[in-house]
Amino acid sequence: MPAAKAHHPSSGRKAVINRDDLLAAARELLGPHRSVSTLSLREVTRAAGIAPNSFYRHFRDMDELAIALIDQAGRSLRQLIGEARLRANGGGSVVRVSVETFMRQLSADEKMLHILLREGTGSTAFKQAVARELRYFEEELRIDLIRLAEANDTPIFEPALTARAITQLVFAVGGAAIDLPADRHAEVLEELVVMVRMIVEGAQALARKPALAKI
Amino acid sequence: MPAAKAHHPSSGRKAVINRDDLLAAARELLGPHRSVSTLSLREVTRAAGIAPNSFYRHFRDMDELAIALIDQAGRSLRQLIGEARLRANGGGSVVRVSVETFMRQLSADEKMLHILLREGTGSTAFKQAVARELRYFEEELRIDLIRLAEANDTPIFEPALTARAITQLVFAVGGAAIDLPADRHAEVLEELVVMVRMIVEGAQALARKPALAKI
DNA sequence: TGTACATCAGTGAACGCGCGTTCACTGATGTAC
DNA sequence: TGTACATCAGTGAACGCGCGTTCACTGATGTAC
Repeated sequence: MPAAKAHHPSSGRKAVINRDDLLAAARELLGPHRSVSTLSLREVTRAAGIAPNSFYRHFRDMDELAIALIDQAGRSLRQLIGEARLRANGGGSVVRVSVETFMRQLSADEKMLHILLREGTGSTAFKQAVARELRYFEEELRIDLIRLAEANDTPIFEPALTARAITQLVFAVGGAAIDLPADRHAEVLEELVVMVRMIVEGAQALARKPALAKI
Repeated sequence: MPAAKAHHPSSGRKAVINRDDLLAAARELLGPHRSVSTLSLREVTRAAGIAPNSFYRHFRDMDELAIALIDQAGRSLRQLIGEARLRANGGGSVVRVSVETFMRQLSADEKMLHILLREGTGSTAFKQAVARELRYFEEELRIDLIRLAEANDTPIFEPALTARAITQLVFAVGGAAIDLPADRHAEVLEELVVMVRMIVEGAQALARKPALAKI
């Protein structure tokens, strides 16, 4: 999705800056202590090196930029994990590789994960945008779980629900880990892998049980 | 913890408003679309019916008020769930009752849960305050899990990790449900109960297995 | 009981600041001829 | 190739706004005598 603002690309003054440059400038400003919803229009244009009012040549307002940022983050994170999954296809430990890829993004420069993790707050539009991305992850994971169940001939209880539990858990624990120094990420990774194993084991156990255990 | 500002309670003009009144006024302003960190000092004093500068008689700044709010929310939520747990002691289904109590708070007026769910973002101090409250929940849950394991004579794998997984999952899924209309909360409750069961079943399964399953 | 006094919660006015947004503009570029 | 013109990305100046914070103040209250 490059630029989107069609107008006429035919004529006029040549653009020295475009939507992607502004998105990149905004991303630069993010960090463990700055979320998208706290960025101001003037900050972003300052970072991009243009006048504040020039912003309107590219986006209607900051909300539009924020949603573009969330979409971009979700898309690129899903692509990374998709690639990791393919690479793991021979190895077997798909979940581990996915969670590893996820955790690695915590300390990555691109801050894609930060964007998704931080915008649970903010306007309804932001939250919906993040929720949409999470649903994509859930759906891909659900398909993985079904494939896994068939391959191992060990049925799984409610794959959709299981996928949701795993997605929510990974994002929650990952979000908490964002404030930890990078050298503790390996620790959190191991814990997450065990947690995900618990859910998968539990989903298999419930598939076997005729009635649910009383807790 | 009533008031805290000791000074001399002996003399001076009688206070027409106190810390708790300001906290209550701030809580009134919260909702599905307003988090503590987006409240302004002037808004809170307006809601409380005092002049902006009078705020400083009670709190150093808005951060201090926000942290007081988070503490209050965590404390009152833990008390509610603690009471629910006691009531359930005869019935058996401790986890269900706890999750029910949690979900009921989503639609409660006091907005205690909203406060804890929304401040994952915000300053480091806010996040630490929320993380501290979550740790209390984890600890209480861990003790419950150990007691449950002993009562049923079914050992559980790493109770601390299990407690953390459950806490994180319940807060994540609960946080997502905050934007849903109240009549869908029952649905989410059932899903959450199944998810928690998966984790408990999985933790029991892993306790039985000598080596971890390859996922 | 009456009076002088110290305390201090709450106030009104003012400040400087960064913000989002508007306006009329400039001038580099591509197009038509 | 040269010239007139339309396009439109980027600009400088200005606006009104709500914000956090400060200052010197007021006046109700409790205490000392």
